Amino acid sequence: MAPAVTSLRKERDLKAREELILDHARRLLAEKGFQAWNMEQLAVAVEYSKGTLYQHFSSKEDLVLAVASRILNLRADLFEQAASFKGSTREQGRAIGLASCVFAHRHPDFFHIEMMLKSASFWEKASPERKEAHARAGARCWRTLYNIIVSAIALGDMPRLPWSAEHATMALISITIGSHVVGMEHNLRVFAGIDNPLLSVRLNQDLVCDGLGWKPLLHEHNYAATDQRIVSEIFPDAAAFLIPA
Amino acid sequence: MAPAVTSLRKERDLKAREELILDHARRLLAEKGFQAWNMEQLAVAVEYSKGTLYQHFSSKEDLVLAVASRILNLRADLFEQAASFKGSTREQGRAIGLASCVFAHRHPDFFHIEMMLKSASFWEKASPERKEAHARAGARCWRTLYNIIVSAIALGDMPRLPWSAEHATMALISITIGSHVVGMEHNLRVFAGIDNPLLSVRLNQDLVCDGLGWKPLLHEHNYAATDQRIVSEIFPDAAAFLIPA
DNA sequence: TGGATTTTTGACCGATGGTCATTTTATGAT
DNA sequence: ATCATAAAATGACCATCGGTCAAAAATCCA
Repeated sequence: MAPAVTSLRKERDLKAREELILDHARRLLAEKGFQAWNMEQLAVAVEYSKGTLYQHFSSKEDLVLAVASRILNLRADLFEQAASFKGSTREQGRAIGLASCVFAHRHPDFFHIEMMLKSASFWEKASPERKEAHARAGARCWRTLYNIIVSAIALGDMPRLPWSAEHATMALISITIGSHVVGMEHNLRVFAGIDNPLLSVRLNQDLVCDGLGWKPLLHEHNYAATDQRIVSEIFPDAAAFLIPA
Repeated sequence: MAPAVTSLRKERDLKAREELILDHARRLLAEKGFQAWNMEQLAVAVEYSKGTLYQHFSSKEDLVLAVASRILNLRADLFEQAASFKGSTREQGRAIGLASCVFAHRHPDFFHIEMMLKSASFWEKASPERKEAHARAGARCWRTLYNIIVSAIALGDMPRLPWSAEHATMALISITIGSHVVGMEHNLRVFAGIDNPLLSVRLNQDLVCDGLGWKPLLHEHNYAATDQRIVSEIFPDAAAFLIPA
């Protein structure tokens, strides 16, 4: 029987190697997409053999899903930080909106990867553990926003009818994802004269919040000041692109 | 020199064969996604050889893009039909919203294909002509909605500030695409207790229209009656799922 | 130190997108 | 009808890549 201490070290080394693989895989995904690189190249990059890669991941798709989950957890981290903002429920919701922009700015490759995951074959080839991990990461994001909306309804900041808290959450997530997807479209951007897609994301979030009747409405409050506070208290290093000159 | 009459017939035959290929490719895409079928299988299905397929399409990606464009043009057709609805500008916008649901119901495979197109490598491997054709089809959808919103602003149905007609168009397209993408997510649907995703799409569209201040607002008008008219006048065969019992 | 166990490796396999020399078919003049 | 020429269809073939596994290397422990 092996001593516990060495087996612990092994586990740590294994974990570190997995991180190394994920780092390089992410870089390749960002640089080349999914098809334009192969497992052999990744093996060379991390200085292990192809066979070793397959001890960590059951398929190329499984590996990509792991990359996506890691980034999605960073998104959830940002959301949870944002949710700690002290202010009205709508201000907290706004903080999450800003968090989604900070995230998009820090991880511009994420949405491409996430779109890739919508393609059918990924979920067939990925291992159950990774699928579950990804669902957990997604649920973290969802829950953070959902909790704020439940508070908003409880406090009377948002009217009850005719949508449930779940519907309201889904609406805000939908406008955020949709705006990012549309903002990625190069044609549409030049066609619609949209130079800063992240600004559009925020504007669209405002529209939905107003549509939900989430008080105080856009015209009832100085949200530029709120933005200043959010940025300085939670995302100080993101001021440059969140607060336009 | 070949007589003009035979060359015309050839062109017609060629076009017919391309349609045949596209039909089968679409079926395979719907049944198996992108990876789980190959060009040889498609060749057998259409009873031509693989080489002949490559006289029509420069790559598998090019072929899939052509499938997507054909469906996207059907979407534009529906939008243009909807835009002919006689009523207030918001009612016309609503008709387009319903059209997007009719489309999603008739072509449930489209969004999977469209998500696939977001993956980088497609655009590198597709031919310039197909890329342009796809952009044109997308622009048709965009323009139809845009024109209505321009009218709405001109007529005073929608306030001017702080969004341009382009922004408003983008917001509505974003909520529509985003809602469909989120609605596709099986986890989220069970998590949020959303049984009918198309209903959520419409509700979310309403939220954005209200957020834009598009008159008459949801609570100022009986839109259930409008829906009845839209369905009976424009989408009579879609009544079953557009108007819940 | 040496034998047992675990881990790593890369040659190898099957499948697939894409090519192109060869074969087949269509055409039109005689 | 026949034939020469041009056009089109074909499928054998190639290179590539995801994934496997027997052999080699490294590690461990008595």
